[in-house]
Amino acid sequence: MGSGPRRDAADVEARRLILARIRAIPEGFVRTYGDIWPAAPRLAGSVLASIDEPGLPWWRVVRSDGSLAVGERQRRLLEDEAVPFRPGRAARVDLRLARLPPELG
DNA sequence: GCGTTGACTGGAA
DNA sequence: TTTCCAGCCAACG
Repeated sequence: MGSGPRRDAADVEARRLILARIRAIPEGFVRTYGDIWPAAPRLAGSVLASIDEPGLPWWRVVRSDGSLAVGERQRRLLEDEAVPFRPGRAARVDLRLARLPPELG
């Protein structure tokens, strides 16, 4: 069969799966873009940047180092859920405590 | 079909 | 520790 990644319907499915994984993040926890879509973390970001879906916990998705892609607005939402942050100048989530374990993904 | 852009990542300096 | 650079995949014009 055709070698290489299958596209078309598969891409639509991938986008749907990305949204499903983000919705599955429980309150008080986070996941990284790489955890959600390892093959193309930027795709996860691209989806979030374009999709305007009520009830989608986009703020629970952070970078691999715990830093926030959106900024102040995102930090506020995470703190409201009691997500632990590491001390320091830059606002970074403490992934040791808040990162969702792989087996739950 | 090609080049640019992006809510990324990991390793090097 | 922070900053910088190259690699990476997909979307867009």
